[in-house]
Amino acid sequence: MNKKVSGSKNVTIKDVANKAGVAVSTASMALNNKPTISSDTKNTVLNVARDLGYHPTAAARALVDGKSSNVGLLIPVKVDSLFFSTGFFQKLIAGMNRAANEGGNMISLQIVESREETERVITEAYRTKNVSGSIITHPTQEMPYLDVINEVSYPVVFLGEPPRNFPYVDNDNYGVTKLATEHMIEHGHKRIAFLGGPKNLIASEARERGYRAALEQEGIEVQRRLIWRSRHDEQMAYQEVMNEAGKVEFSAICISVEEQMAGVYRALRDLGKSIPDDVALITIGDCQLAEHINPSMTTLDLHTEDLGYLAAKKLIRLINGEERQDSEIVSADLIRRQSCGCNTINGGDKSKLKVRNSSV
Amino acid sequence: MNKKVSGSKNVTIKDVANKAGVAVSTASMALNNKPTISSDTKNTVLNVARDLGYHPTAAARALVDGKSSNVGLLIPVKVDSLFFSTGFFQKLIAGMNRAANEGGNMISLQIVESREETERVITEAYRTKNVSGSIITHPTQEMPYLDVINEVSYPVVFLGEPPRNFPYVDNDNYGVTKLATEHMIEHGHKRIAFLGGPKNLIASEARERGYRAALEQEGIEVQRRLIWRSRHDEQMAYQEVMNEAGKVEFSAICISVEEQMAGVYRALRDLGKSIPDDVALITIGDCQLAEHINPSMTTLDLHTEDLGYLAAKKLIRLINGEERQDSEIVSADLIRRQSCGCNTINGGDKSKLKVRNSSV
DNA sequence: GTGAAAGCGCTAACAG
DNA sequence: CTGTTAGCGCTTTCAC
Repeated sequence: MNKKVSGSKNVTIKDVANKAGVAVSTASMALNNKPTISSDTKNTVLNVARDLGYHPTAAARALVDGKSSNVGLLIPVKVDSLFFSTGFFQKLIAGMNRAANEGGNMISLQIVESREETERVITEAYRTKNVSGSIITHPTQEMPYLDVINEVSYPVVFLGEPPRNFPYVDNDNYGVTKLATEHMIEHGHKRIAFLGGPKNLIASEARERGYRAALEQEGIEVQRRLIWRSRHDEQMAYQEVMNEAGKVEFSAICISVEEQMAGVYRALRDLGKSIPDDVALITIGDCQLAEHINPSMTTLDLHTEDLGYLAAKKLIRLINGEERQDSEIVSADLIRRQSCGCNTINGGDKSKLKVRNSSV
Repeated sequence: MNKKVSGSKNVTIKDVANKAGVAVSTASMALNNKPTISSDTKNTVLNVARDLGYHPTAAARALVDGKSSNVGLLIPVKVDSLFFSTGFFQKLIAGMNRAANEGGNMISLQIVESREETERVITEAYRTKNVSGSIITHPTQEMPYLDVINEVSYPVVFLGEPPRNFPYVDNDNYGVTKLATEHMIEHGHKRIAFLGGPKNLIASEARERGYRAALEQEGIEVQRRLIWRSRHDEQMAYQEVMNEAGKVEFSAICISVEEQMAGVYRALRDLGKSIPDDVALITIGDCQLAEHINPSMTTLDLHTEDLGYLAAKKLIRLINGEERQDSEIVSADLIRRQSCGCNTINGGDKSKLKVRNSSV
């Protein structure tokens, strides 16, 4: 077979039909694997198509069935707290990309800086049909464009729980923090600090509730002084710990997001505290640094790649009308390393670490 | 059965033409600002379109003029050295997005994990015309798919200099390192270490040459022992410095990429060296951490957002046949902070020192 | 100047 | 089962 790529001329379905000696519609149906075509002709057509290097033109197909194969990833950059993430978006996109590939879709970036722009982008996506639906990150309490989405029934899947009844994919923010805090308690700690995120983030609030619940469940009093908050970055986490650590006694910290991890290490080092002997640590969210830092960090792996995968998968099904608008929670795994006191050797306990390829 | 949206039927150009009392072709020409239409009818049409919330369907337009409005960002994830970047992709995408918005384009993600996949993605982009061209990151020496690109004249712009004669946008890797090293020399340092990147990266090699050139220019002997190399991440940079620092004397380090910065700080701290008194530092590439870390880091701002902007702008012009295939170098600015010894107060001196002008 | 009509490549009716 | 045909929404000749 000659896999010669014919330089300039575009191979259309007509060419395939001609070469295969069938009608265009037959070719079309064969290529789309319709049951009404005999497997003989189906094979013939498929072979000819492969030989000719035929690929259906996206525009023509989109024009016919009224929707494109592009799915949007809508990111409000103003919510920069997560955008400086060590690997969140990489993993997320890796997962989305995998789902998109499976469905023959492609991810289009919809980066917006304001509510007006968000509304414009969604409206245009709906009108131009260049993007058939979107995964929207970082839902906040005020999202006036939700009305627009509803009005035109634009398919969306949120990453994180949105204020209204839209489909979303998320971790169990309450549950993961509860589990993390419980793990500290299992290690015998009573005075456990919680380093949370900004108050206006919905996930931050849920994670704090999980922390409280774990303490209350064990009859440990929740102390205001032990609840700290910082922006999701190294520097702010460092400052918060430096500010608060002197005001109260504690033997463990539950760190609410991985971006804060490095700052906590730096602060404890500057304060002359050793990990995990003086202060034990656990962090919500796993990353490369957690594995390589010394001592290695015990984390809850939130399976962010799965999050992206499921979100995209759900969106594509939604677009294809294959699914009703429900939501999904991604599980988390505890990865025991050194910072909590579980292991003394470096590298940690990989027993619960699922093998995951290509974390982008 | 698909559920039909009751109120918001799709607004087509026909609706606009009808409402405006003109023919479809007139409406089309008016909307596309053709000179053959009287400004009176042009205004009428434009107003009606706005009132109706008309947006041209992407697929129909793409079908007619044989290309879509999507531009690809092709990222080979196997080259993960830069993908763990603290902010490179964020800035890059921000710039690309700005350019795309200006041209009415949208960025599509083309994430590939192997050469075969790269070839497949490019071929499909060309065949399906869902993506009209691509910005390709991380060119390496072996890129067999370049043949495919050439064969079908698929428009591409590389980020970084590719092996063959393709258009690209890049920083002056040689120049920036030379400037950085010169700055250390100006501070009186003679024994300057260079922490480079993996040997197989084209940019790494150029940056090392810049370092050598600066030393040679001042008659300072280049010492093998002072040339270090590590992967572009915190951990590997840390280890490399820990391994090499004891074997040789040095009073300054020129750090080749921002991802290595935190590792160098950590290593120097563990080695009991103070910055900048024992060891002065300068880093190629600016980032948030450089500003916030203590002492703050003197850097060369590579204007990564401009890089993305120019790359996308160039690609779009290429797609539209408005530009020949030339390349472009983005200038860099020296940002003087504390780590080099320029400033004692925090915050740094923003006075800018250009390396090289971009030709745009 | 403006309006009718011919496709762009594909899918899905409807005949054969 | 297969072939013919009518559009999807838009741009762009061509006549008027």
